[in-house]
Amino acid sequence: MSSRRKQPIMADIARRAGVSSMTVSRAFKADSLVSQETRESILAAAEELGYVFDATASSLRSQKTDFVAVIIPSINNANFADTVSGLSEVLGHAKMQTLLGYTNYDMHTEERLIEQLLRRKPQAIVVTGGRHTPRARKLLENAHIPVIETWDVPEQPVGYYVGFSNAAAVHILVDHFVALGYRRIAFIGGDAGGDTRGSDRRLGFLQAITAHGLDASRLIAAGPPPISMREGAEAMSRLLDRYPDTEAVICVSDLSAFGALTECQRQGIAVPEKMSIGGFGNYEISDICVPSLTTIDVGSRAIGEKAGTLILNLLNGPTEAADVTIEPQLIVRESSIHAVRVSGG
Amino acid sequence: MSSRRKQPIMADIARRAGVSSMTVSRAFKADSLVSQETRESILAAAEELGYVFDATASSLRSQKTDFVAVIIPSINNANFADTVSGLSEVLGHAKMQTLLGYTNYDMHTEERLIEQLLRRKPQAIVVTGGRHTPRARKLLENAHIPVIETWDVPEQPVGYYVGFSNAAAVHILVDHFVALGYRRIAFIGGDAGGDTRGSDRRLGFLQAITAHGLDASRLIAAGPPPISMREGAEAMSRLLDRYPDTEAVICVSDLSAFGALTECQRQGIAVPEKMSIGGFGNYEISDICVPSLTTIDVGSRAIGEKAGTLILNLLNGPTEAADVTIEPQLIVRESSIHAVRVSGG
DNA sequence: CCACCGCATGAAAGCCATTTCATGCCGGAA
DNA sequence: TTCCGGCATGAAATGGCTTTCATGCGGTGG
Repeated sequence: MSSRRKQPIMADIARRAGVSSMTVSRAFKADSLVSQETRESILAAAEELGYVFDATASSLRSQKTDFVAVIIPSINNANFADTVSGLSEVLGHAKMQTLLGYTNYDMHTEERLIEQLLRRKPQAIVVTGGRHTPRARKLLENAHIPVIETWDVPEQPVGYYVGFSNAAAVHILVDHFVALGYRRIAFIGGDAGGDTRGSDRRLGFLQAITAHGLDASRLIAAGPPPISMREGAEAMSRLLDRYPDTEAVICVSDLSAFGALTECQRQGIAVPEKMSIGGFGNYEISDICVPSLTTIDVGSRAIGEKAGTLILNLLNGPTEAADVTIEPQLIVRESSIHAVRVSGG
Repeated sequence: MSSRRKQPIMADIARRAGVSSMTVSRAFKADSLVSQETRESILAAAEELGYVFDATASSLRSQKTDFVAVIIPSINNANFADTVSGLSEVLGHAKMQTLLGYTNYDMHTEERLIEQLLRRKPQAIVVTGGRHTPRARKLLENAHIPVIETWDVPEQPVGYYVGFSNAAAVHILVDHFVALGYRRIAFIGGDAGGDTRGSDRRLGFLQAITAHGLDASRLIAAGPPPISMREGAEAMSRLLDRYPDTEAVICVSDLSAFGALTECQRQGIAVPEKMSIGGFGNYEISDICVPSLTTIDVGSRAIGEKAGTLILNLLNGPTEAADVTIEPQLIVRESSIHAVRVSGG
């Protein structure tokens, strides 16, 4: 009694229902032309035999896999998880299945993943970020399927993009702090090579600080991504050691911002009275924690939804589909509103 | 200039390299017998033509998709994301690809997902929880592939399981609070039908409280899952209204526990001096927040890793693979250690 | 009454890689 | 020298479904 005995195939159902396998095939497609009673008897036969449609065979013959490959840095990040969630939901309506891969914030892993996922012949591919290895780029171009870059506005897009400028987003936050009267502003994170979003944010910080004529040297590295809450706390500790007169700090993400906040709490530094904090990503925690965190919302879920919609449009014939540029929103909360006071800088 | 021009196939490479497509096929399998120079010229030809292996065709012919279907309640939950991450990593070593689906904590969605994913002919399937609709159960049984249930110890497993008893885990937490001298202990969450893990935890709470001869009426519903931080805060607010003399509260997860903590902070209720809090899941936040949260660690990532290892064993011939029962670990942190005092109950 | 059309259905070919079986060649044993 | 085993390679068949083309039949219009 071998465990892998014959599973029924369409031909088995056809025999049982007294039709050809072609009619069985049609009976499973909602729209196609099969008489009502024939369809019913076919579906009944399929049910009795415990038939399971073979999407692999279907994909091979029709050259349509209904797969969309999606590559994100990490599944353990609520922002990217939101994007995937939005994307999956939209694609699910069109019966498309998401094929997920994680780069761990490493471009070479991304390259390997792209190659691996393309073998599944997805009908579109979504990647995170606008920079890739040359080989990865070539693979994407040669695939001849829609390519969507997200979470960035690529200098030279491979295909389409749904994203925003990380640098500009941080610029907004810097402007906010400056408007509140702060002068000694620091930045935590974004130093590592692998995470282009992180380094773009850091760059945005530097540009903005410089534009305001302020001291741009208060940078605290937090190591390679992912930057956890703990690393945010450690970075804050170093910041307080090195630049004790800092008035405000912008963190590469809400997670590190929350870590920084907890470090202040442990050291008895009042937030925002003695230290203002800004985060990035509008994670749930930033709205709930005490004090709540000022942050930048980039619509993580909307990015996924819009990418999904774009893909469906692109696959439905020659639509005039277009890139989507998202406007990051400043969300002012308790960690910064208390601010205005005279700066000694 | 149609965009979908012929992508090269093995036959094209074969022609170019002056061999048969059979030899090309062999050249791509690391182990198989092809002369060194033939293989090199084939790989060179493939590179020149930009060939991408077609896993669909391969899967159909060999009846091996190298897919593993994985169904979790939500991707937006760090615990499940950890499980998936661990699973993907282990399976990745064997070149297997994870096919992910989300139930949104709904059994009928789970059933639909199982049906949908089985069409892709995965070689194993991992589901979350040990309860399913009858039809879902039948689908799993008829698939004749390894089935792994996780995050639970099913009463009647479909196949194998890698999990723990949610009720017993909460029992540990109750024992901890009782040992600290608390008598008026409440529970937040776990009321909704869809989330069997949540209701099992609530059940475990009731059993433990009753076993200790304490008041088992302090239950605060938090609505259908997912239970967010905000809902935890709202539930805590209700708890304080309804049972103001409560000494300790156990929350269905760390996220709601953190929300509850913030509500205490906003109301000026000292934690743990006036209110002890226990969570579930050992999310990163519980270790970082101030005060840090006592919780239960169930090894979310290890669950995935062990499920992955189990699958690889099962697929590698008739191994004596076995279920894995995880022992939940109590992690005592600041939100409860401060406790001992005389209870007025 | 015939031509023609649309509908329901079927037969055969095809999607691309792999399984299976066969062949040619070379070296070592007899 | 003959035979055999092992290696490198090839030809044909195959996996399950869908594309493509064809057929039968009843109904409508002239």
